[in-house]
Amino acid sequence: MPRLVDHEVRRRQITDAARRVIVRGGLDAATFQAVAAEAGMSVRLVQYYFGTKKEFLLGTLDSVVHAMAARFTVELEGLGAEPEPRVALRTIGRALLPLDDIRRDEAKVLAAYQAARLSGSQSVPAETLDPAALLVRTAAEHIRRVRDDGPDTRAATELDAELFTVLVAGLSQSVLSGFHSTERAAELLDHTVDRVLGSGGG
Amino acid sequence: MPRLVDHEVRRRQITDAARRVIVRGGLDAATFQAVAAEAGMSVRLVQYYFGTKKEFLLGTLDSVVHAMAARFTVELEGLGAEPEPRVALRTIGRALLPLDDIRRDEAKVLAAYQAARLSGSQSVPAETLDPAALLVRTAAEHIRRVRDDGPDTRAATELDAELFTVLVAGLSQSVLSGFHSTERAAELLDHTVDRVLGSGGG
DNA sequence: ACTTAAATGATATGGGCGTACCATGACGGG
DNA sequence: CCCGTCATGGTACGCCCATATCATTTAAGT
Repeated sequence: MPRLVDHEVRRRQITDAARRVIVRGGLDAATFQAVAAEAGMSVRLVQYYFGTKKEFLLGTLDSVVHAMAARFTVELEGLGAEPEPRVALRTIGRALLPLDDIRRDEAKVLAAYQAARLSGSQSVPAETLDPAALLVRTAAEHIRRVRDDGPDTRAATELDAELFTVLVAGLSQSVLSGFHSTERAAELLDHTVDRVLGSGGG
Repeated sequence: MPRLVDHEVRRRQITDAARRVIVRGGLDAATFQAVAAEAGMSVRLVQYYFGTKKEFLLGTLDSVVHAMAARFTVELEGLGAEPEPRVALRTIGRALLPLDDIRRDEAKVLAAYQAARLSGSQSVPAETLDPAALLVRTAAEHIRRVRDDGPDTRAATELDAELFTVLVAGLSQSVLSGFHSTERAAELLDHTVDRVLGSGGG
């Protein structure tokens, strides 16, 4: 057998380069040539490891989604078994907001794919929405712990969890677009958490 | 002078076609050829009326922004001089949410441009954010009318106005992406209005 | 050391794009 | 009536892209 290379490592090198290219110039800029140049390899190699362009874009999307999911999970487990709901909601909100360069870049890439998905291109799967659904479930779980768990409040809890999720997503977009600063976004997140859980207990 | 044509009419025909194309296939699909075919004219004509591609895309963006601003203004003036704040917030929120096909298409086009703006393309101006800023001011104005107008509540009012705006924008994205139905979005909007103004008075 | 398949490079091909250029039809003013 | 100019069509050029094909290097197993 000839020179053996860890395919996962190569693929990672390529998707990392692709993410940088997408952050700089959007999905359109993510051409084979640009990514190959960014990764310091030949165009042929990118094709060799990903085949068609669609699979390549899918692989890059996967790398971002998994990175965000991993951070989300880490933050969540760092909270321990029975975290204060107020702290929990703030923490998981902040985990998904683009408050530093790393998260900002990931959010940018994700936004690029979501925009592509809006525009009819079936090549981007609905997988992009999974983080949102997970966020709704997690938020609902923590909100529930601070309320009467009666059956009539269940609808209200679900509604608040969805509102929380929509707001986090909206804040993310707002920060990315430059409408809100990261500091202001954090303030708004905290305020929302207080609103949802009630300013007093929690 | 030869056959005279109303340039505004022609430009409108073209931007309308462009909007349809963008709704179907995103900004990338808005090529001269595709738009010309959609409008039933030759490629040359599109260039003739818009010159370069950048100006053409800018013109199409303008048409959408103006349409949304016009609807927003109409709804706002339809409320009369001193509308109930609760009604006012719901109305202006609904005016901007993609609750029917027309608003959905406009929101889709706007989202496409916002995504392009995120991706470094300087050709798309920050003008896209103007509706958000206007929404913040208008929302703050109505929220203020329902609260003590003391100087210490001003910061809270501004904060709630921004939250309201972020939520409307987030809901718009959520509906476009298929995460929320239009009905659910309307529910969430109403719930948010109640939250901001207090469920009781207003 | 020789084989063999994996890993990489170089280059060709066909298509779509924006843009520039040339040609021509239409029509109102002289 | 006819001329100059607006309006429009057709087309060619150059670029970049995704993809395919051919060629070459590399090193593990025998």
